[in-house]
Amino acid sequence: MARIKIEKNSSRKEVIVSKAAALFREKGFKAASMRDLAESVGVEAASLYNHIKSKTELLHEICFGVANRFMHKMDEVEAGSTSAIEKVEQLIRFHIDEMVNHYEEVYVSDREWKHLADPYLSNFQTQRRMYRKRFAAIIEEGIRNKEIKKIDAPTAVLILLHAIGGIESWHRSTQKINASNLTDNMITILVGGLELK
Amino acid sequence: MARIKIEKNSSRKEVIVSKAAALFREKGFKAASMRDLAESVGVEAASLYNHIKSKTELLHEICFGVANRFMHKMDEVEAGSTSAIEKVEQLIRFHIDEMVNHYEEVYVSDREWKHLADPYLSNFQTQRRMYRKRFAAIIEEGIRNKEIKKIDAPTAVLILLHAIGGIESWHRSTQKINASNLTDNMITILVGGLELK
DNA sequence: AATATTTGCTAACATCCGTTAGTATATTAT
DNA sequence: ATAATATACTAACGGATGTTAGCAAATATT
Repeated sequence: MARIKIEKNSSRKEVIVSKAAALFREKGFKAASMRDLAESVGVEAASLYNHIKSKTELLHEICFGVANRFMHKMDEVEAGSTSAIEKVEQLIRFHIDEMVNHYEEVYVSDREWKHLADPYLSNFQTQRRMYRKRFAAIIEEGIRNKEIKKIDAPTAVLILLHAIGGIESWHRSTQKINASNLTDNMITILVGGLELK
Repeated sequence: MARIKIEKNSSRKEVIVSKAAALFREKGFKAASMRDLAESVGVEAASLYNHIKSKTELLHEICFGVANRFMHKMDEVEAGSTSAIEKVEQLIRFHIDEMVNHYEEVYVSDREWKHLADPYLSNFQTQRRMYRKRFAAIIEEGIRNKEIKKIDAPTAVLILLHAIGGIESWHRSTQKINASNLTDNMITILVGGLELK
């Protein structure tokens, strides 16, 4: 009887969630089976249910874990007394950092949230919509202050967020430049594209 | 017994593929069942198999249809005698146009190709890799000609392609700006971010 | 009109899925 | 050491899935 090994400061449930994130990223939520997950954890499928309620709960944990981190960062950035363009840069850097260091969770939260069930689904969608609105508001502030080009702010947000999602490909690429170079390149292109000089 | 209605110049198979694209976009390939598809086509599930070989074949059709269009455009752009930055702009415009006018297929090809089965899977991945290499080569040419900022070309390609993928959100948004405005905004940000002035 | 072909239907299959029940074993608390 | 709890196992369930077989109706061809 092989128990799930746990590291310091982490429950068995957290181990399962983490393995689930990797699996959902690789195969997609629907295509990843509980039996797959069990194998990756090193246990029989039924045993997982001593630690979790359902497969969907795993997706909740992943998606809201990520969403909460972004929301807190947004609170922090908004509260700061920096220019709009600096705020944008802070957010982009955070996104890249999250994508680099919590790759699996962020990726899954981005692409698999559709499979959440209500009320989590609507909750998640609302949070996502709010985040984008707040991001767009910062860009609009930048436009008013003549720091940023006159563009459609919601469109700019879409571009930024999805561009960052592209790190997914970088992450799995064989010849990757290092993370700090990657960040600099992205900032150059994205902030450079927004900035009014 | 209600037959599948066909428009001029389209087979019944094409109708099915088109409905499949819409369904795969909405639910994801794995979550969309053949019974779902049958209902959307207006027929029983088994009847679909008079026109197609398998569910996966539908995904082949969608993914390679899209991939071929992009490859042909790349041939055309490469052959033209324009500056590198103009080539980049042509490609971006084509991507946006494809995303706006063939939304479902492009979206599915982008996000669901994982579920292709070999040998189609490796074939598709190779095509995708080649396309990006050719795109990156154009950017590198632009850097040599001092049209484009000194950035990592593969990273720039990732950003561009994923940024365009963001049109997905625009497409379903309720308050969308019109397609031509969208394109202009994207060109401003993306080409503006690359250009060395 | 007769025949051949295409397209649809119902029924059923084998397989996989998430999950539960019941039980055995390992760990922790007393 | 004993009791209590946490964790794992085997077995099985009901339901969904992709697909096939066999047959009926619609359409196309002669």
